[in-house]
Amino acid sequence: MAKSTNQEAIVRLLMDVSRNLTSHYDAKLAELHLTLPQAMLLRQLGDALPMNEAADKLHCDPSNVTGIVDRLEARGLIERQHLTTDRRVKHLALTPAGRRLRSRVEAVLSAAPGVSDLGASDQAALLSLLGQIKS
Amino acid sequence: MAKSTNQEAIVRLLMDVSRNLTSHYDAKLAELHLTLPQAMLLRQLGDALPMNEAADKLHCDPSNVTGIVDRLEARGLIERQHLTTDRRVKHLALTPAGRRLRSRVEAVLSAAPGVSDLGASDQAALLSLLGQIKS
DNA sequence: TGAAATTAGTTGAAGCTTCAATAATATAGC
DNA sequence: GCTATATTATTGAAGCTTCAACTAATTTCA
Repeated sequence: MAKSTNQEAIVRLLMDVSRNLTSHYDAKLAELHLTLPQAMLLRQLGDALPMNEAADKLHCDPSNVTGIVDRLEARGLIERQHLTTDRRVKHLALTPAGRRLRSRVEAVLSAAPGVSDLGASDQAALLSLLGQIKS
Repeated sequence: MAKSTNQEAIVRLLMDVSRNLTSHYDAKLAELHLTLPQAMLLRQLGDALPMNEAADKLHCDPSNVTGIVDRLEARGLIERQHLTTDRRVKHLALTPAGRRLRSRVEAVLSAAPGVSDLGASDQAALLSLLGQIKS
């Protein structure tokens, strides 16, 4: 019975930690006038990407990407490129302004408050445990 | 340099695990025609609760609770109770149907797929590591 | 070649989320 | 008592999310 209680406590902590992380990112990204999904998309755009692949990387529905792209494009950070080889697909590419902003996004997203307080061996242990759960 | 990479991997895994958990709950709760936020609210209603306290427990804005409550109330699962002692506050209380559904919700939310595959000592280690991160 | 199935992106509906503004009520302090 | 401040819940705007339905374009294969 202690086992089930432990499991619920772990789930609660996982959600807590995840929520703390995203609210940290939200706050930092708000300074760049970006939402987390917008930042996640920018991060993926090292080079141009079809919209449906972007949806895969973002783990979301393709219809969702449409709106995020609309807003980033309206701000001149990315652009839809129409392909001649397949007129259904549109590639997403950074504009110069988008490229500049992306490097600041990477700096924000590479921080890991909380996690960084753990020692190296604790981090390795956590990495292993989470890896087991995911698989 | 391996350290920073490790941290990013941990963050990615934390998000992955958290996303897997919520999508598991989403699927199970869909069978009860409930969303996760609705289920989380029902779970809190062991006994009646002011709406603003419900918002605290759900870690969300009070204005958010209004909509969730509207939908649960429309389905006859909970009701708003108007207090005479303070006419600003409304208590949320389960109806009989809500009470019946809540017990099924608890069964769903007490499961922890992935986490339950870990051995007892691994679970204890994970609990401790996550606890350190959160604090 | 041409009809059927598949794929890419979009739109609309419903719900969640936050923030800012508001109405109604309650409390504090003068 | 009365005014200024707090608090409770709600509304509206903007954005994210999913699903279902749709259009346009491509691929399959008979």
